[in-house]
Amino acid sequence: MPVLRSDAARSRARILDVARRHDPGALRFNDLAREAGVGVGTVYRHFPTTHALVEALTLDTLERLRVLVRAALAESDAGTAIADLLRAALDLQLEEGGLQPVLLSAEDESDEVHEAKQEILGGFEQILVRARAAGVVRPDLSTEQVEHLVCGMEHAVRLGASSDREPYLEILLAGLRPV
Amino acid sequence: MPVLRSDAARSRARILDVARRHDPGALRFNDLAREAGVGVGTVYRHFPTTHALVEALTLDTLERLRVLVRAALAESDAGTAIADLLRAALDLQLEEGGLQPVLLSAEDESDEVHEAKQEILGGFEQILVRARAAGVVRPDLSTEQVEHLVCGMEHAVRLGASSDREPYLEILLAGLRPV
DNA sequence: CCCGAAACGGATTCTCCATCCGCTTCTGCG
DNA sequence: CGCAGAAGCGGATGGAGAATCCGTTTCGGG
Repeated sequence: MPVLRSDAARSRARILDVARRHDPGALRFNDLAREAGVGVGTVYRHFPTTHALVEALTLDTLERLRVLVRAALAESDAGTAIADLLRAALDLQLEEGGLQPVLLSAEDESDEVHEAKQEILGGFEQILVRARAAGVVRPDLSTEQVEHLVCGMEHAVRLGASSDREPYLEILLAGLRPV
Repeated sequence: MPVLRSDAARSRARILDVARRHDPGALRFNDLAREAGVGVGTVYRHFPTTHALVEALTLDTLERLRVLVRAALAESDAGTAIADLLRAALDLQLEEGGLQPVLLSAEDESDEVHEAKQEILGGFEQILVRARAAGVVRPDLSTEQVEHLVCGMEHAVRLGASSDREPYLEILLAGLRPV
């Protein structure tokens, strides 16, 4: 990443700025270009694919999640750690619609995103290991399955008019406990 | 519905037949037309919108679900009834990708679909009432919330490589139980 | 100030969606 | 049977959006 030329940095910032005001699931490069006052070519140069743009938009949120994972790792009670983390992950996904695709996608286009995801997923695995050991999460569930469950819960919350995630989170946590 | 002319019935059947071999989430009318050996106009005449086509494709599955709801209503144990029904609903959704959109959509384009949905949703509500009364489902959850949870579970199962829905179903049922 | 590299922009091409209307096929009736 | 007109057909067509390509402009180090 050889430092951006000043005009390039300006364009990039404008595009991201405009993109943030759009539904992350329906980004139209031509519209973004017009609204940002740049050519379409410029948008495509900065973000070769929609996914690259979504990653860039999501990076902040991803960093926030990374911090929350560190906090959870520092928490001594395994039950509290996992409950807090799942709540945070769900909230962030609800707040930033682009987060779920980024977390689920196997191919990361940006190194920063890749690195953040590595730490997040690794940390999550750790916390889950502790939670299993402490008997607050069923030992027969894989890390992936729990990740998928969080995504499923996001989906469920989004289907409702009110987006009160608390009942859904309770159900998830109760369901995860060993029988 | 004033009975179809013979050529119209043939076209309709061909289109549905071809559509069934496609991903319900990515139906391209031009492709269907070519593969079915009819003009695009014909496809649009029979199914003015993608949703209308999905409804038609889904009707069989919807009827199956209706039958399963009746069976659940006849079951005397409320816990068994709801567990069986949720399992069935999840399985049908996984099997027929178009089912979730049809169940969730508020506007039904076909009367048959509307009627089936009425019975299904009404019956489900009944079963849920009994389940709450029997103490197998938390009383603070609305019918809609439970519906959304099933959809969320479908989403979660689909994210995984293996589509073994059993663990997800167990988690859902455990989570639904009162604390 | 100059020059090569970097970035820009938008015309253009390609693909896919959806409509419209002249032509064909069906069917019921005389 | 054969005809009339209703019903259905089909694909050319116009429109919208995606993505590319290349001549022009801008930047910044020497």
